[in-house]
Amino acid sequence: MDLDQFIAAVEVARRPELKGRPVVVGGNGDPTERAVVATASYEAREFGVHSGMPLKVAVRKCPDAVFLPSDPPAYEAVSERVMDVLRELPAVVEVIGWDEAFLGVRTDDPEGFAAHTREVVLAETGLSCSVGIGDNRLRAKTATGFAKPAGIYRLTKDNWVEVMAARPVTALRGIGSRTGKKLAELGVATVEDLARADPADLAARFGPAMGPYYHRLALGAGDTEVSATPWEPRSRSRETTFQQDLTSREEIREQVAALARRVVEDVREDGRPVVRVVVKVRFAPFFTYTRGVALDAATLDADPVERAALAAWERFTDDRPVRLLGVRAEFVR
DNA sequence: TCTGGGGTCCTAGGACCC
DNA sequence: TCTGGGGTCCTAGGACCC
Repeated sequence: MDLDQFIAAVEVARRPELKGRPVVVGGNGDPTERAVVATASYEAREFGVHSGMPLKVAVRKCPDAVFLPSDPPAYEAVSERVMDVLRELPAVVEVIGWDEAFLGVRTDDPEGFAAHTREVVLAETGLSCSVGIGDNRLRAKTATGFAKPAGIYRLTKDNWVEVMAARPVTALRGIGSRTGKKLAELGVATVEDLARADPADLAARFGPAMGPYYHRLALGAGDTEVSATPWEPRSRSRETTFQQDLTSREEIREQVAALARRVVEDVREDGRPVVRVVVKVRFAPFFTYTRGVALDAATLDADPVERAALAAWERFTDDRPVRLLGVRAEFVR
């Protein structure tokens, strides 16, 4: 199950006068700022606006769009309601993100179950969703893309080749533009090309795990297990892109310390002790590096985490202007 | 054209040990 | 004076996803 234009839909639901208009959500809602599109409504997508696009570009493509600030707590709350509705269904529900969940179901009528799912989500939350049906997770996930918007699509071993063979490798979840380019250098452009490639050749180019994994993706193979067990986070992080690059070493230090304290607040809610702290720095114009420090002992205290973050920051000797700072706390494995 | 924030997992190289 | 082989752990970077 994948909610249609989720973030834009939440915003339109609480401001019905925006229905039918191009809506772009991202950053503080100010398209002159450094920020990107979180979600564009279908009306805005008509103008070529899409997720991840800088707001400055989006406003050029669609000057008449309504630009709204991102409001994560609101989306979190609506998402929780949707997931609660799904949990009422006779299915194992595995939440993947705000707007996505796997439903593990055994049924002779998957389309009927999918249609029922769409109806109850709409009735209980007012939100439209799409449902992909598959005989494994990869195929179900891929199918949601063909189901959108507001539809249902079935993708199994019976039609995988017919539907996917001629598509570019980047149609596979897990193969992005970088890997797509590298595969193209090997003469592999389509899903069919990848399915015919030698896994050993792929392993030589992409490593012992990723190479064979890409080959299995092309075959449509994948896990079938769906688990309702809550996810155990491996890390918690906070990061900030500054509207103006920071140049004062003292100011940067203060910001690193502040981020570290925010991370500790989050971590204390989880109750998972921290064993390592990583500082991320993006220097102007756009070079990103990380430095990490292992803690002597696992802790939930703010002081050692802050000290570790500052120690990690001190290992950067570069004095280029800083565009972004981030602090990540890692938990026991 | 200008590139957010919050995550996960894999890879390669170096350190270290036997 | 010229330095093997195998294994594990740690770190930083890369790629990807929502």
